[in-house]
Amino acid sequence: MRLTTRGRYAVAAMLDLAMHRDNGSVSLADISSRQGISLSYLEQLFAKLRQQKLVISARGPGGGYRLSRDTQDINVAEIIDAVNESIDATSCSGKGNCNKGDLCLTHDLWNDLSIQIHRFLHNVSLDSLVHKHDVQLVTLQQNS
Amino acid sequence: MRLTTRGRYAVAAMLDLAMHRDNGSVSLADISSRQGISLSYLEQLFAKLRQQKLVISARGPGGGYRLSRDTQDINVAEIIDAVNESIDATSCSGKGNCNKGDLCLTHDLWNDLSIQIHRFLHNVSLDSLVHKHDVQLVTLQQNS
DNA sequence: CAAGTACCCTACTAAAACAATAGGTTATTT
DNA sequence: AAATAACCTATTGTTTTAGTAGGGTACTTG
Repeated sequence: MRLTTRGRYAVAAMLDLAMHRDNGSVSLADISSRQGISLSYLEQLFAKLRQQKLVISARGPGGGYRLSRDTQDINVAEIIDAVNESIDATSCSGKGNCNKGDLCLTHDLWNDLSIQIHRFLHNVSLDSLVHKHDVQLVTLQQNS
Repeated sequence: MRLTTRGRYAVAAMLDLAMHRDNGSVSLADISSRQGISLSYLEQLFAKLRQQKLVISARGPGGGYRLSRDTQDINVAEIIDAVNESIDATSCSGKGNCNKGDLCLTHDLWNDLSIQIHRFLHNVSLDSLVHKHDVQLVTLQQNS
């Protein structure tokens, strides 16, 4: 599990998709202007999101992308995983033989931690993020 | 909150320190050979860990580093934070004015998520990782 | 059917972060 | 005095991140 700006961009883009899903398909050009991410970079990210079947594409005028599932059924962990190469981080390539057992236990510990973080993010759905957004909007309007 | 191999190295090194704390100070050379991390890279990491007062250094022969607090009182979040520049990831530099409110709400949402992850890792102490290690050691010995 | 739209794909480039190397100085112990 | 190990700075190579360029293909609509 890697956690960088790349995953943040992907989550932001998916969130944008979720918030504008009433309008049908959303074009990358729209997301690009709204979220301030370059179009081509978005294309690269969405190629992966599409491979992982998180989004469905539609070509031609009026086309774009839409979520493949309900917002409740898409979680942050799978979005981040989709856009990151999940490289094996151990120097022994998971063989468990790098330093007389001692180092490999450290590997296992990190692996455990990684699994825990993953499990945590797995429980955060797009839906819950959208709702949080709605609450903030209401608060904004109340204060203005 | 960034999550890369850099943080993993730092956690592994701190864990090494925790496991060998009976012997007094631990030299970076020892950690380097045990954990397979280059000495100079360790020096860079420990410069930051020292700045954040997570470790205490001792020079000269027999010197090295030791934890500044009990293993129960050091958590994974602060280790990772110590070695990573926590750069502001928003394009509006936190001013909250980048796209008529809409984009900034997305920022806030990611920020929330980041805080949640941070809170989660804050609850994982070095002590708990050491204990997990001990359990694995016992299991290893029982199986051999 | 022609024009425009927007996905789709590959290659390349610039910048940042990661990781390691090199070459010292300073404090401490023996 | 000599050895040890932290401390410090600069430099280098590699990988990842992010963006650019330039095309192609499928689809809709006038």
